[in-house]
Amino acid sequence: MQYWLMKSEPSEYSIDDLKKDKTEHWDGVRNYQARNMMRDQMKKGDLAFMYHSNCDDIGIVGIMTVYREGYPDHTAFDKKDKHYDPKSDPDNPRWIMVDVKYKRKLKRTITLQELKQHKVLQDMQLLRKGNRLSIMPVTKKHWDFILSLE
DNA sequence: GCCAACGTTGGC
DNA sequence: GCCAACGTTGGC
Repeated sequence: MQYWLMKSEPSEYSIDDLKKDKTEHWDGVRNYQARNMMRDQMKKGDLAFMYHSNCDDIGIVGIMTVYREGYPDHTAFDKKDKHYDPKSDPDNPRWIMVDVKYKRKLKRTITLQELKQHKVLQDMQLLRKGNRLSIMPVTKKHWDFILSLE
Protein backbone atom coordinates (compact mmCIF):
# COMPACT_ATOMS: atom_id res chain seq x y z
CA MET A 1 0.00 0.00 0.00
CA GLN A 2 1.31 3.35 -1.03
CA TYR A 3 0.43 6.90 -0.12
CA TRP A 4 0.19 9.80 -2.55
CA LEU A 5 -0.52 13.47 -2.85
CA MET A 6 -2.43 14.80 -5.82
CA LYS A 7 -2.80 18.46 -6.63
CA SER A 8 -5.82 20.13 -8.06
CA GLU A 9 -6.86 23.71 -8.51
CA PRO A 10 -10.17 24.03 -6.66
CA SER A 11 -11.46 26.36 -9.35
CA GLU A 12 -11.06 23.40 -11.74
CA TYR A 13 -11.91 20.55 -9.42
CA SER A 14 -12.23 20.68 -5.64
CA ILE A 15 -12.71 18.24 -2.80
CA ASP A 16 -16.36 19.31 -2.65
CA ASP A 17 -16.78 18.39 -6.31
CA LEU A 18 -15.31 14.98 -5.57
CA LYS A 19 -17.55 14.59 -2.53
CA LYS A 20 -20.53 15.21 -4.76
CA ASP A 21 -19.31 13.00 -7.60
CA LYS A 22 -18.08 10.18 -5.28
CA THR A 23 -15.62 8.99 -7.94
CA GLU A 24 -13.83 10.76 -10.75
CA HIS A 25 -11.16 10.08 -13.31
CA TRP A 26 -8.02 12.08 -12.71
CA ASP A 27 -7.53 13.27 -16.26
CA GLY A 28 -5.40 16.00 -17.74
CA VAL A 29 -2.04 15.05 -16.29
CA ARG A 30 0.48 16.00 -18.99
CA ASN A 31 3.73 15.40 -17.21
CA TYR A 32 5.76 12.26 -17.80
CA GLN A 33 6.93 11.74 -14.25
CA ALA A 34 3.41 12.00 -12.91
CA ARG A 35 2.13 9.77 -15.69
CA ASN A 36 4.70 7.10 -14.93
CA MET A 37 3.64 7.00 -11.33
CA MET A 38 0.01 6.54 -12.29
CA ARG A 39 0.92 3.92 -14.86
CA ASP A 40 3.44 1.90 -12.88
CA GLN A 41 2.99 2.46 -9.21
CA MET A 42 -0.50 3.45 -8.21
CA LYS A 43 -2.52 0.48 -7.08
CA LYS A 44 -6.15 0.05 -6.30
CA GLY A 45 -6.68 0.77 -2.63
CA ASP A 46 -3.80 3.22 -2.30
CA LEU A 47 -4.65 6.36 -0.39
CA ALA A 48 -4.01 9.89 -1.58
CA PHE A 49 -4.23 13.34 -0.09
CA MET A 50 -6.07 15.82 -2.21
CA TYR A 51 -4.22 19.12 -2.29
CA HIS A 52 -5.65 22.44 -3.38
CA SER A 53 -3.16 24.58 -5.27
CA ASN A 54 -3.31 28.02 -6.80
CA CYS A 55 -6.02 29.32 -4.52
CA ASP A 56 -6.65 31.34 -1.36
CA ASP A 57 -6.52 28.33 0.91
CA ILE A 58 -3.55 26.25 -0.25
CA GLY A 59 -3.09 22.90 1.43
CA ILE A 60 -4.28 19.37 2.04
CA VAL A 61 -8.05 19.17 2.17
CA GLY A 62 -9.06 15.53 2.04
CA ILE A 63 -8.37 11.88 1.43
CA MET A 64 -9.26 9.75 -1.55
CA THR A 65 -8.77 6.15 -2.57
CA VAL A 66 -7.33 4.89 -5.84
CA TYR A 67 -10.32 3.17 -7.34
CA ARG A 68 -9.10 2.12 -10.77
CA GLU A 69 -5.50 1.66 -11.84
CA GLY A 70 -3.88 3.43 -14.79
CA TYR A 71 -5.66 3.41 -18.15
CA PRO A 72 -5.56 5.71 -21.19
CA ASP A 73 -6.60 9.32 -20.67
CA HIS A 74 -9.22 9.74 -23.37
CA THR A 75 -9.31 13.52 -22.99
CA ALA A 76 -6.01 13.58 -24.91
CA PHE A 77 -7.89 12.42 -28.02
CA ASP A 78 -10.66 14.99 -27.77
CA LYS A 79 -9.95 18.04 -29.92
CA LYS A 80 -12.37 20.09 -27.89
CA ASP A 81 -10.84 19.18 -24.57
CA LYS A 82 -8.58 21.60 -22.78
CA HIS A 83 -5.96 18.89 -22.46
CA TYR A 84 -6.11 17.69 -26.06
CA ASP A 85 -2.76 16.37 -27.25
CA PRO A 86 -2.52 15.67 -31.00
CA LYS A 87 0.58 13.57 -30.36
CA SER A 88 -1.25 11.02 -28.29
CA ASP A 89 -2.18 8.18 -30.62
CA PRO A 90 -5.29 6.20 -29.59
CA ASP A 91 -3.45 3.03 -30.58
CA ASN A 92 -0.56 3.93 -28.36
CA PRO A 93 -1.83 6.40 -25.78
CA ARG A 94 0.69 8.77 -24.39
CA TRP A 95 -1.26 9.84 -21.31
CA ILE A 96 -2.64 7.79 -18.46
CA MET A 97 -5.14 8.47 -15.72
CA VAL A 98 -6.50 6.69 -12.67
CA ASP A 99 -9.91 6.84 -11.04
CA VAL A 100 -10.18 8.10 -7.50
CA LYS A 101 -12.92 7.75 -4.95
CA TYR A 102 -13.88 10.21 -2.26
CA LYS A 103 -13.00 9.00 1.21
CA ARG A 104 -13.33 11.98 3.48
CA LYS A 105 -12.63 15.63 3.97
CA LEU A 106 -10.15 16.60 6.62
CA LYS A 107 -11.67 18.39 9.59
CA ARG A 108 -9.72 21.40 8.46
CA THR A 109 -7.35 22.36 5.69
CA ILE A 110 -3.77 21.62 6.65
CA THR A 111 -2.11 24.51 4.92
CA LEU A 112 1.14 24.57 3.03
CA GLN A 113 2.38 27.19 5.43
CA GLU A 114 1.71 24.92 8.35
CA LEU A 115 3.38 21.93 6.71
CA LYS A 116 6.49 24.03 6.18
CA GLN A 117 6.80 24.63 9.88
CA HIS A 118 7.38 21.01 10.81
CA LYS A 119 10.91 19.70 10.73
CA VAL A 120 9.70 16.13 10.24
CA LEU A 121 8.23 17.17 6.91
CA GLN A 122 11.09 19.23 5.54
CA ASP A 123 12.23 16.53 3.12
CA MET A 124 8.74 16.10 1.70
CA GLN A 125 8.74 16.41 -2.05
CA LEU A 126 5.90 18.89 -1.88
CA LEU A 127 7.99 21.33 0.10
CA ARG A 128 10.99 21.25 -2.19
CA LYS A 129 11.67 24.51 -3.91
CA GLY A 130 10.43 24.67 -7.45
CA ASN A 131 8.48 21.47 -7.13
CA ARG A 132 5.87 21.32 -9.83
CA LEU A 133 4.84 17.69 -9.85
CA SER A 134 1.09 17.33 -9.61
CA ILE A 135 1.31 13.79 -8.26
CA MET A 136 3.88 12.57 -5.81
CA PRO A 137 4.43 9.77 -3.33
CA VAL A 138 4.13 10.44 0.40
CA THR A 139 5.95 8.26 2.93
CA LYS A 140 3.96 6.54 5.64
CA LYS A 141 5.88 8.54 8.20
CA HIS A 142 4.81 11.81 6.61
CA TRP A 143 1.28 10.60 5.99
CA ASP A 144 0.77 9.64 9.63
CA PHE A 145 2.35 12.81 10.88
CA ILE A 146 0.17 15.02 8.71
CA LEU A 147 -2.95 13.22 9.88
CA SER A 148 -1.86 13.69 13.48
CA LEU A 149 -2.03 17.44 12.88
CA GLU A 150 -5.67 17.24 11.95
C1' DG B 1 0.05 40.00 -11.81
C1' DC B 2 4.83 38.69 -11.01
C1' DC B 3 8.37 35.59 -11.39
C1' DA B 4 11.35 31.52 -10.20
C1' DA B 5 11.87 26.96 -11.41
C1' DC B 6 11.07 23.64 -14.28
C1' DG B 7 9.76 20.79 -18.59
C1' DT B 8 9.42 20.67 -23.56
C1' DT B 9 10.47 21.84 -28.23
C1' DG B 10 13.16 22.40 -32.11
C1' DG B 11 17.12 24.37 -34.70
C1' DC B 12 21.73 23.45 -35.28
C1' DG C 1 23.33 15.99 -27.97
C1' DC C 2 23.36 20.93 -26.80
C1' DC C 3 20.92 24.81 -25.54
C1' DA C 4 17.98 28.93 -26.32
C1' DA C 5 13.35 30.02 -26.49
C1' DC C 6 9.10 29.23 -24.95
C1' DG C 7 5.23 27.48 -22.09
C1' DT C 8 3.47 26.06 -17.60
C1' DT C 9 3.09 25.59 -12.66
C1' DG C 10 2.13 27.48 -8.52
C1' DG C 11 3.43 30.34 -4.42
C1' DC C 12 3.36 34.94 -3.17
